Amino acid sequence: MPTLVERHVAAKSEDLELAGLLLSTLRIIKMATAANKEHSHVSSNRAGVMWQLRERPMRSGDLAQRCAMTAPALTEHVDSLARDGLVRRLEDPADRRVVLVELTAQGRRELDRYSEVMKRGVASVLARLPADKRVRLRVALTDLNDSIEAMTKETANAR
Amino acid sequence: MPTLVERHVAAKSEDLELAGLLLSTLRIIKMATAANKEHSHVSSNRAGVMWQLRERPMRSGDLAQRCAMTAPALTEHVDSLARDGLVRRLEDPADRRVVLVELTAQGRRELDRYSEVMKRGVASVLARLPADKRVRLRVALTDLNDSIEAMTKETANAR
DNA sequence: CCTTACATTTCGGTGACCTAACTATTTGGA
DNA sequence: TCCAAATAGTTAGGTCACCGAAATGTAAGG
Repeated sequence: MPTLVERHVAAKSEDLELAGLLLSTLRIIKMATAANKEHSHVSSNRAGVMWQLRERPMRSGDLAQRCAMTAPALTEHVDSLARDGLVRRLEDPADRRVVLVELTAQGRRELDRYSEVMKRGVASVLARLPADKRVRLRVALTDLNDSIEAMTKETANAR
Repeated sequence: MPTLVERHVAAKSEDLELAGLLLSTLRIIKMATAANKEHSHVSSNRAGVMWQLRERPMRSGDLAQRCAMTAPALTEHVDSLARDGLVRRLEDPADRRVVLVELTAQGRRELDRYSEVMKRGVASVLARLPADKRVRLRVALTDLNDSIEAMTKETANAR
């Protein structure tokens, strides 16, 4: 299970050990999505697309952007979701080039199920930690998050 | 960029906020590997395989296990690495069923380059944290790691 | 010896992407 | 007004990283 960076880091400097630990948290995600696989036939990527539609229909292009994928990749996801009746394409009367994508009732049910399972998966790992450690973890991750955030902004400005 | 689980988590309970934080640490990994892409043509998966071989040659089966993939997947990686001269297959004189995989000199050079770039990528984010917070982060992640470890073992035993 | 167990590879998928080229609209001038 | 450029989406063709099942070759124990 250790990924490259994990192993790699174990052998090197002090800071790198930290990086390795960080990497290994990936497993929690893998576990949660694996758990999900058994209960729902919606893959995490497809669920990600559906999730964007939970509030309202959306243009195919916007959807692609929100899901951080190219338009063709999104088209594929929508095709497959539509085949399964989870999503539906609509015309936009205002501009006939655009395609709106909408969650169906069945899609909404499926999305709810997915959410439930995913929530349980993550929680089951976190539940093992005593409350004080859980608090410490939250604080530490918040720090980390802030510094990633700061960095992201900086490099964005640099461009 | 937020993944399904991130968004999803943002909307729910206390524990789930923690899960969301956890998920967002994924970004640091994406950033590091993206940085790497520009400087080295070895993908992170292939580098992961090479990393396992840094100390000594290894059986193909062990290698697959360590890399958390099935034997066929590993075979493919080895094929491709061997095509590029980064890795070499050896016979095991003791048991002719097994195939040992060994890093070539060129493979070692490539791995070192990869390590350098990756190290810089991760360090640049971690460097933003003051030392005390970095320590706290390490401790917290160690806890988390242990609990993932424990859980993994349990579910393995259950089977 | 011969059957069973084991290590690896081959084969035939799938999912999740990508770029480039194509089709159908819209729109902004000349 | 009409047409060229821009825009929205899809199709086509490719890659990478996987997976399970079946095939191949080797080892070991009765």
